[in-house]
Amino acid sequence: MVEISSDVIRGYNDTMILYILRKAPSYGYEISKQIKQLSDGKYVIKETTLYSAFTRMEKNGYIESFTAAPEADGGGKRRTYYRITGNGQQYYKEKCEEWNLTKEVVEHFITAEE
Amino acid sequence: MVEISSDVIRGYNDTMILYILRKAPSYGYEISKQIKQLSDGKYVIKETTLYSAFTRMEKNGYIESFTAAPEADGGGKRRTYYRITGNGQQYYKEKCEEWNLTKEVVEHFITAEE
DNA sequence: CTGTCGTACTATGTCTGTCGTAGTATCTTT
DNA sequence: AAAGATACTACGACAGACATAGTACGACAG
Repeated sequence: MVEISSDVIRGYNDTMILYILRKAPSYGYEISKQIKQLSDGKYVIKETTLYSAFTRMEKNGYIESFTAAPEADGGGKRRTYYRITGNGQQYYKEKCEEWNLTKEVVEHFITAEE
Repeated sequence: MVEISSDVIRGYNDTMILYILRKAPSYGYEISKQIKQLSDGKYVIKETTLYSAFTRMEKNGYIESFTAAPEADGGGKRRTYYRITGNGQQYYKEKCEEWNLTKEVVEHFITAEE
C-alpha cells in the first residue's frame, strides 16, 4: 500500500494547518481531526509534528495563540487556540504558488502507471 | 519570485535521478543538466545533493556504478556512470504512486489564486 | 606555456522538519 | 473507580539538503 512519506509532505504540514486556520481559529486536536477528514483519511499528522509546527509558526509570526474555554460559557478545561496572522496569510499564499510550481516540475519526472 | 524549497522537493530528487537513469546510464554532471532542462530551467539540483543521492541509492541497491571513458575510444578522463537496477525500477514506480497520492492530498489544502 | 573556464568529483559539518518515546493531566463515559 | 478520549510538553534521534572548501583533469586562448 502506498503511503505518504514524511520527506514528501515535509514543508506542507504548515500549509495544511494554515489552510484550516484561515477559516477560523482552532486548536491542536481539532486541527488534526480536520486534516484527517479533509484528506479523506489518507493523511494523519503526528502529534509532535503538529505541536512543533505551532511553536515554529508562532515564532515566525504566522500564527498567534490565545487560551479560551471550549464553550463560551467558560466551562471545561482551557485550551490553546491559534489564529492566523497577516504574515501567515501571505505565507500561505506563497506556499500555494510554490506548490503549483513544484507540482509542474515534479510531474515532468513522473511516469503514468501502465 | 516563487522558488522551490528544499523541504518540498526533498524525497523527489531521487525520483528525478531515477527517471533519467531509466532511459540510459549516465553520470553526475550530465544528469544535473538534464534535470535543469527537463524542468525548463525551474529546478537546478545542488551538486552535493546529487552526489550524496548517488551514494545513498547505491547503498540501497537502486543504482549501480561503473567507470568508463567519455567516448567508446577510451580517450579522455574516466567518469563514474550509474545505471538503474531492478530494485531501482521498482522504487521509482512506488515513488510515482506515492506522488499521485500526495498530490491528491495536498491539493485539498491549496487555494487557487484569486 | 600559463591561466582560466568547464568538467567531475570528494570531504566535512550544519541545519531543520519529522518522528519515536514518554510522561502529565483533565474530562467524559461506563 | 476505571477506561478512553482529549490536550498537551519534553527530549532526543534521524535523514536529506546544503554551504563551504578543496582536488584534479582537459580544452582553449593569449
